[in-house]
Amino acid sequence: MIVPTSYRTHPSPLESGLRLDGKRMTPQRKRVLSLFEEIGSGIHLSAEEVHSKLTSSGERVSLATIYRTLKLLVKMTFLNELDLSEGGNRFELLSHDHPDHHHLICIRCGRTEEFENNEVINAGKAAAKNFGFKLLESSLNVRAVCPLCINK
Amino acid sequence: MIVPTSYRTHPSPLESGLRLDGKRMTPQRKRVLSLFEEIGSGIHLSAEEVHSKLTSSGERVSLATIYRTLKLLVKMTFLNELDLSEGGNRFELLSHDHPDHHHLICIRCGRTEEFENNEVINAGKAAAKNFGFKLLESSLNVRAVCPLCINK
DNA sequence: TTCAATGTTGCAAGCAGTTCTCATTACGCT
DNA sequence: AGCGTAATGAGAACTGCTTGCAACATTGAA
Repeated sequence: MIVPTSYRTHPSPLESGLRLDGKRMTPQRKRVLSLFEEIGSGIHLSAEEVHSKLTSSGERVSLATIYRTLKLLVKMTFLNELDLSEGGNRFELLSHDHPDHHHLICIRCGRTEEFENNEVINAGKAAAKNFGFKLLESSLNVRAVCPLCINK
Repeated sequence: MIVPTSYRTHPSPLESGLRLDGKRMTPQRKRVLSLFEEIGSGIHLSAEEVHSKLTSSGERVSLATIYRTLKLLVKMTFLNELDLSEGGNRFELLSHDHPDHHHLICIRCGRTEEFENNEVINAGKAAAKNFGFKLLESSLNVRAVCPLCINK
C-alpha cells in the first residue's frame, strides 16, 4: 500500500530551504529532486535525461525549468554537478556518505563509474596549500573507453 | 634527384609529422603552433583567443581553421587540451618535461597553476584497470580561490 | 615548369547544450 | 479569497564547436 506523501506533509528539507530564501515550493522542483532520490546517488543524469524521464512518466515540465531547477538544487547542495564535458553536464544526488569521489568516464557511451582515493584528495589539498590557494573542491576525471565500447 | 641545399630549410617537427600522414604544411598551421611556442608552455589559450591574437596581428585565418588546427595539433601531441569547462576548452603547448601535470584553478580570476603528482596518475590507472576501462587520460582539476582574490 | 591529384581553407549553415525573454500561471502570506 | 511576486512554458537567442561545399594551394610526378 502506498502512502500519499504529497497530500499533507511536514516541510521537507527542500521546502524549508526554499522558504528561507523567499523561494517557492513547486511540483516541478519536488519532482526533479525526488527523481534523483528514487534513482539513488551515484547515478549521473543530464538535464535532457531528467527532462525525458519526467515527461515520459506523464509530468508536464519544460526543459528550461529543468535547467533552472538543477542549477538551484546544486546551489542548495542537494545535487552535485559533474563537468565531464562530453555532451553536457551531469548531475547526481549529493551523498554525504562518500563526499569525495572521483569519476571514470567512458567517452564513447558516457558510462560513468565512481571511485574513491585519499591520495588524490591529499594531492589537491597539498597543491592548494603550496600556492596559497583556498581549496574549494578537487575532482579527478579519468577519461577512458569502457569494455563494451572498445570493439566498436 | 638531389635538391640544392641552399633552398632547403630544415623540416620542422610539425612539417615532418604532417608529411608522414600525407598531410600538408600550411601557413595557418605554422602560425598557430608558433604562437604557442612564442608564448611558452603553461599558458592556456582558448580557440577564440588564438584566433583574435592571430587576426589582430594581421593574419587572415578563419575561426573554423583554428578549431581544426587545434584539434590536429592535439592529435599530433604538440598541444594539450584542457577541459576546465568554464566557457570553452583551452590549449597549451605540450611540454615533454612535465607530461602529466594537473591544474589548480582560481574560480574568480581564472589564474591557473600547474602541479605534478604521481599518486594522482596512479590512481587514474588503478581505477581504469579496476573497471576494465582503457585509460585515455586523467586530469585532476582543483577548484580554488587564489590569494589575490580571497579578500574581494 | 607544368599539371593533376588531393589536402586545406573560408564561409556559412548547422548542431547541441544552455540561457534568456516575456506573457501567463500559481505559490503562499494575510 | 485576494494579491504580490516568484516560477513556469514556449520558443528565440546565444555559445562553443563542427561540417558541407566551392574555391584554392601544396605536393609530387612528368
